[in-house]
Amino acid sequence: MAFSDLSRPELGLGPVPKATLRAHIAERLRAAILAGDIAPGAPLTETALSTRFNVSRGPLREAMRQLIEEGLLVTVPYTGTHVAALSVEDVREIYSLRTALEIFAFEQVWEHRDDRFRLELHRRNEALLASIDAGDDRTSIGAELALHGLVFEASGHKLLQRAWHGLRGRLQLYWAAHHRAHGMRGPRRDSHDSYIKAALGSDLDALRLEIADHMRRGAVVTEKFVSGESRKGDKT
Amino acid sequence: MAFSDLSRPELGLGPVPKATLRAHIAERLRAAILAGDIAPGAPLTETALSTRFNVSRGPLREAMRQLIEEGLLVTVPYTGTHVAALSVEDVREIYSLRTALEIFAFEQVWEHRDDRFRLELHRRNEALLASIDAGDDRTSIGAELALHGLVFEASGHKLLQRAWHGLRGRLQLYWAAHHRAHGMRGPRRDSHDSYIKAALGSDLDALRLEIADHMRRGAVVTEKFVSGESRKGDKT
DNA sequence: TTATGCCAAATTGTCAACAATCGACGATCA
DNA sequence: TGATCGTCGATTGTTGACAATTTGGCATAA
Repeated sequence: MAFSDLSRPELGLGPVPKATLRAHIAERLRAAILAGDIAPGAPLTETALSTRFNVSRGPLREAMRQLIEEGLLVTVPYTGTHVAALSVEDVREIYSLRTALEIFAFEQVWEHRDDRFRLELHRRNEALLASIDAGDDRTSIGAELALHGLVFEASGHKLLQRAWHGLRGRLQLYWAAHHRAHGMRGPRRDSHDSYIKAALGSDLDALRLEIADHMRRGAVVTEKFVSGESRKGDKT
Repeated sequence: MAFSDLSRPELGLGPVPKATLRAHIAERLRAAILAGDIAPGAPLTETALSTRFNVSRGPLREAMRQLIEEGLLVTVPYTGTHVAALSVEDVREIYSLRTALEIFAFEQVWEHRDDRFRLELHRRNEALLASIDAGDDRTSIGAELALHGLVFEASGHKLLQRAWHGLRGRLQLYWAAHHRAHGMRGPRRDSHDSYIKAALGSDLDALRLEIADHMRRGAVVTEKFVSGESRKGDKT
């Protein structure tokens, strides 16, 4: 009958995500932080936020826990919570680990790169170029993350995707702070040409070098300024 | 005066860890799961646990969230929570990502391997050998994790350590389940000889191969049995 | 017999009040 | 004047009660 293949994944008929309050709160709070509506270092009190969102402190706390886990917030027991401020060293770590993970992701995908993968890579690059041309920095940050995220999605490696998500939030936090402090990040239009070429090529070692180089170029701004010095002794 | 050097780190006079209830609960619950006192797939109800630990559901929930984050628990809203059951694919992912991370860790440490590092590596291997001779599987699991954990600690790379912790919990869960199902894991006494030799050698490429091989040997048991098939559609 | 609708028990989600802790300010005393 | 100690306001930690949701079984009707 017509429903014999209801389980086809491409129809998007998987489980509907349950919407709990904490999920919504986490989403909005994350967006607010990454948009820079709340500056790094700014204190976030549970009571203030709970009234602002018009929810009780319970779900709010759980949402904050999640953002803490993602590296966006820092809390010290009985004292307070504030938006994470990345140190220069933190940014270095983000980029170095990111290099390792992205190379690993390509190793996983390498033999399985099909037309769909190639097409999607080009598509996301087009989207990035369009957002750059439009001068919309916020969108172009998302577009660049989407571009680099493709290989992680394509890997089908759930743990790897998880690690990437953990990194992505921190990266976004850094880019957002950097953008606020220096205006346009100003990625050149051709910044990903060699990356894509290597990603679709046949020389895995060349891609390894290209990724390492790509990250190095991205991380140099590190030295100029980051969102602030991280405080010492912060811990969950 | 006598207290002039109170800040000497070797005295262990650093900040006392704040003890919040959720931290204690998380610790004990984690221990109970990894010890196998609660079998994979077994349901964990908040009310039951809260009475068992004699705390309210608030801190208990937060502790459970943390274990969910660590991959030890799985929950579906409004329905229930159970101990995670790893699939064969999950175990494969754990080992493959672990390989990549451990190699990356060694790359970070490589130029900074000093006598202290070498000594500690030998010390932890001795501890592993002792626990194997003693036939104490539980201790030897901890000893093996400690041995492999050294390079992550030595790297000084906080994000990397974080990723390792995320992996370690899942690995421990797998080992514990495997041990319960098959008795002794039975690592041979010499299982880490070549690993340590390569780790202290001068050929980084050789170490890369050795780690990949070491993980392959560790992951073969995967095919025989894991703690159970994971359910589909589980998500936080 | 099969499908449908409904009910009830169990479980998690949410809330508002209370307790514990921290950091800073100011009083107190040498 | 300087340091020390107590106090106070603010913030997070914890609790117990209540609400929302899900699941499975059962009655019912086609």
